[in-house]
Amino acid sequence: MTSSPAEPTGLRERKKARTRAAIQRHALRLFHEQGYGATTVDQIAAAAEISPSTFFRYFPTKEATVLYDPFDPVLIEAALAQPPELSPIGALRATMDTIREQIPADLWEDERRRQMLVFREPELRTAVMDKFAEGIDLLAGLAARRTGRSADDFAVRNWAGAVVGVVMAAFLGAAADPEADTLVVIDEAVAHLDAGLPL
Amino acid sequence: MTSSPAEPTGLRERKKARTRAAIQRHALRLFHEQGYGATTVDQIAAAAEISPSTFFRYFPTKEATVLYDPFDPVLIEAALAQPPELSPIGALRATMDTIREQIPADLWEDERRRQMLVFREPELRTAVMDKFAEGIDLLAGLAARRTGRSADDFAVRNWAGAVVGVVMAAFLGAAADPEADTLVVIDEAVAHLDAGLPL
DNA sequence: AAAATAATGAGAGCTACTCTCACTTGGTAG
DNA sequence: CTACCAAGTGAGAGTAGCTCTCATTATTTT
Repeated sequence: MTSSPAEPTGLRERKKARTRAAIQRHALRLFHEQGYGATTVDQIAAAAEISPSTFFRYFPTKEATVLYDPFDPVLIEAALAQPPELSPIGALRATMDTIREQIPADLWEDERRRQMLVFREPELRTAVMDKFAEGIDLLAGLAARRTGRSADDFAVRNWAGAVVGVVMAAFLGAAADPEADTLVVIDEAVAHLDAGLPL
Repeated sequence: MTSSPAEPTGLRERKKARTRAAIQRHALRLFHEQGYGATTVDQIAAAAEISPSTFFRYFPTKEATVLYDPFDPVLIEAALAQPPELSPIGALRATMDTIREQIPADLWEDERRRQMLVFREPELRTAVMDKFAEGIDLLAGLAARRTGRSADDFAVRNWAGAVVGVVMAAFLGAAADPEADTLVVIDEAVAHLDAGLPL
């Protein structure tokens, strides 16, 4: 149960990690070059020098190569680590500050490109919307813990829905604008919600 | 350019409408009986007594048979018809009252069953989430018109995001609970949002 | 009744995805 | 170091959603 494996031990593990990364890298590259729909799994497999069958041993679907969010776990961990005296919104905004500090700029660049791809290609956007639904459960859980209420509580879930909603709007807006810094936009969105959504 | 065709004129049109309805009816029935994933397009086509090719002339995808929302246009029309002195939220709630009065109970029963199906089956839920994204644009447009602001305005879009978010949460909650009346739950959710989301 | 137009069915073809089976490669125990 | 075991791989067959083409049939128009 040691929770920091970090270093892949055997040769087998290292190879697997490398294959996995190669698939993802080539998939993303091809998606950018040719578009998502025009890229076949066979092409990705060929580029990564594996057989098509092996592709599906590493990823359950073609989508999955783009749909993993590498920062999700980091974000959850950071959220849980916020001091308990913060309000749910306060904790949320503090979490994003933490992220902004922790993630190096070049990684964030990749992430930004991935986001634009995912939100622009209709097939992928459909899939990513589902993650927002999961986000409601997640946020409701965090807020419940912080306020001592149940995660099924109507008010808590509704609050989580509103937060996810403004984040959704922010992402959709940011994906359309190449200049936008997603984290800043989200922070503004959450602040606006916290202020009672003045129109 | 007459914009009220309403009555299907020729025999051809009537037949098409009947075929379309038959496909949808059998599709929904089969989905309920066997599950969405276990039902093939060929089965639907056979039940509706058409060829598989014809199926795709009527619906672009298998999903589309369940994913149309028959009340969407009614809802938009009702929203546009609300008196201009109402606030955006006020107009929204008034719109839902209108709907509740206009739609007969048996139709609403069907709609309710459709909702449960769509929100339970993972493949369908993914697809329906995308409609929420469209909902943001739609609501932003309505709110913009009502407040004299641009539909691109950050505050307007953010407000629309929050509303869509709480509606999403309400739908997800209502889909899990067979007893829930979706319209009531949504109305409560919007009221809670309007009150500043007290936890 | 003939000509123009629209709907249909049959069928070929593509791609995502699943499953099975034989083969190879990396880890390990004697 | 060798012999064995387990894990990883590739080849290939099969299913289902979806697209496209083309000949046939049904409806409408003249």
